[in-house]
Amino acid sequence: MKLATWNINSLNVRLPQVLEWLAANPVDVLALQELKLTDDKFPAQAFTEAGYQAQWFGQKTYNGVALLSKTPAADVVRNIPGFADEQSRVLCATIEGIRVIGAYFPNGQEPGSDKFAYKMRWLDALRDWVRAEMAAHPQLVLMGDYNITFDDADVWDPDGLRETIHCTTEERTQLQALIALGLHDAHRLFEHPPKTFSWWDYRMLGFQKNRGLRIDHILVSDALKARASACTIDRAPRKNKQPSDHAPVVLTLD
DNA sequence: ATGCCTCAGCTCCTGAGA
Repeated sequence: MKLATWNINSLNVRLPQVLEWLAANPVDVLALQELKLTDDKFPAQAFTEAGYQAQWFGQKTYNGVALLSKTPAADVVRNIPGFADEQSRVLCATIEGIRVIGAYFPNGQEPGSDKFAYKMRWLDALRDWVRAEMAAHPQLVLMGDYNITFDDADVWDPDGLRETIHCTTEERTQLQALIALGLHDAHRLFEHPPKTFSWWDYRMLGFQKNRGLRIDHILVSDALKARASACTIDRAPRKNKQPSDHAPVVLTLD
């Protein structure tokens, strides 16, 4: 079984690439972030024809998430229960016995800003909810665009970007608090070359120079860690003519 | 210090992303 996450930066623009990628990588579950479209514009028919069921939670202009799956999704939850939020960032469902949470974490823009404070509040609420979900569902995966690096190994220029957005101590402490719930960074369960990233800036030839960050993560519970056999980042779509700035991350389970 | 690209929208500039 394979599960994947991909921030596609506009489904309107990237639908053909998503379909092309699914044809070449027929994963069982794909979590999408940054749909940037309203629910009435979601291309459900195209995914059905590709063999995927879809759950979606859209929003005009910004955010928006979806869960594509080959088999039905049950007990669907939108956003974090009990956390009032006008932004569409979380979609959760049980698929093939696995509690799957797809999330687009807030960017935070700049430490000290209102958006950064929102990011911290959102992370607090997410953690409390995920703790409860884990208690009810031993097989759980939390995947998406976290907009946080774990450590310097996830950053192309750790010194130049020290304590900047995605790299602050506050954000990394929040990420470790999720780990402390009993989750594991699937990427780090396996060996990877140094400077393996999931996002590259569109500017300054970021991808060509591998000036990137690893901010797209798949976190798994103990029960899923025991089943994990690979976790890879697929750089191929970043080489497309009109790419997303993010690459898909793929988890393989036995 | 800023823009570099890309996308959406109160669209031919601006805000936001990361």
